[in-house]
Amino acid sequence: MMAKKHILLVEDDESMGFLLKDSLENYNYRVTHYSDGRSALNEFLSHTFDLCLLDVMMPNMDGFTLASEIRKNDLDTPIIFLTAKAMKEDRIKGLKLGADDYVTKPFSIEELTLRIKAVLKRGKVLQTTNQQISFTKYTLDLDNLILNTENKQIQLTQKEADILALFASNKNTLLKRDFILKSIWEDDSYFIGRSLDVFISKLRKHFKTDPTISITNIHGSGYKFEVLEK
Amino acid sequence: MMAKKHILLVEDDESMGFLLKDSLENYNYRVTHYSDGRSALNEFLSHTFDLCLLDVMMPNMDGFTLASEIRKNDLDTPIIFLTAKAMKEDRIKGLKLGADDYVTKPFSIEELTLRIKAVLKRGKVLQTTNQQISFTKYTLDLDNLILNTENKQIQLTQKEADILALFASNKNTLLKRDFILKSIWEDDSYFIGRSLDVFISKLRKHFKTDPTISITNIHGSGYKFEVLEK
DNA sequence: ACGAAATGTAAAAAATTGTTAATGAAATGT
DNA sequence: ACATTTCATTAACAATTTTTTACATTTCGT
Repeated sequence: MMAKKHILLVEDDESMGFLLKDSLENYNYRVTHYSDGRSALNEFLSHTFDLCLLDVMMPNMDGFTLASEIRKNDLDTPIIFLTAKAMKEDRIKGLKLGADDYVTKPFSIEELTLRIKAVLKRGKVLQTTNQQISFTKYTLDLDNLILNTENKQIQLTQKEADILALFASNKNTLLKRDFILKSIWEDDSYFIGRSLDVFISKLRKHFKTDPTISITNIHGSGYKFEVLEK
Repeated sequence: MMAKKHILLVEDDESMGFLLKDSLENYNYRVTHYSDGRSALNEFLSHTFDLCLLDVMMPNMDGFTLASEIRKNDLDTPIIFLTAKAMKEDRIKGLKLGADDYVTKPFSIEELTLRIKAVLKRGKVLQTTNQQISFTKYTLDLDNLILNTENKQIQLTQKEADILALFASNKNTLLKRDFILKSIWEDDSYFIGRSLDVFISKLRKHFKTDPTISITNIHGSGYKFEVLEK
């Protein structure tokens, strides 16, 4: 079962805050309630939340200020403002601060939970696996097809990344031609074999400035991805 | 038990105003009555109402002017106009200002309460979710399909907004073609794929003056929405 | 050292993508 | 109800990128 979504609720009115916390907990959210912006910000910085629910009108530190402080540290966590009226200017101010939604008082708990649900659902794409393979100073990001190294990043194509991944997880090992072809193309034929050679040539170009990485051919057998661990 | 619905009644004729207030209270509404637009507007701005009932013909500030002032601050609260005759032009003017209904004098209190009931019920339907997605200096308003930025706002179409929303919630991540097509069109075919390319081209135009935003293609894989956070 | 097989790589061919415009369907205005 | 506008889609063609082909070079058994 999935963990409850954790909501940071900041509402200065104690009874309203209590009511909201209670209602949201009935909807199976985990709610942490603060009645002033400063301590809420502290809490936010030291914990992880899935969503922030901020009252706009608060003494001391108002919701907008709090939101902008939050955004200085975190760009992703959705923020929903609770506001007394759908004032045009407030709306615009909120937008600029990166609000994800707006709920105008008075509102029903049903309405609020619907919006919370919508905002949470919109979240990031099921970031597949976030697969990364590292070797010496390089990291290959298999989701984004990027080869990261100290100073730069190189955008690879899907096939380049596939082949490099195969090599990187089999450093200093002879990989037979047939094995590579079947792994990457699931098929081996003369022409696809030639295609592999072209990719080898491309990969070599990417590493040509680095003497610690080389792809050597073992005539008649296959290739070896050689990494000089210093 | 639910709180009584609060109606702001603005009617310059004192006896008519009194009669209406009294009748509506008998129907279990809470009514605040003002006889001139200016003080009614003040009242509106400092309180929350569920509905406004505005006489069109009033000295000083007429109902239409009042309505447009109200709409500058509040986009949701329903407005019903009370008008002397079913004048077509009045009707059109009123509708453009965001009127929700019209009642033509003379009317029975039953007729009026029926319409109030209908409008209030209709208002319950939550057709706006106020959903916003922000990235750097931009905010995408998903209800109004407007891309807001510092100095200007750009009106998008539904599809443009859908695609941009997908990108914005997955910044700096390679989104595979298939994934985008299935997310937005729930179908992938050659022509729909081409349609996507056309939309990419349109989105790029919207950002062409901003060097911190770019949409890059990874040949044969998909697109990446690149945002340079400063 | 010679020739067949294997490999390296540039250039041609094919596929994908970028962009503008034409088309037609749906929404809106009158 | 009819005209107009809007907008997604399709079409057409240009530009770009990948894959295949072609040919040069190397390897290695003889």
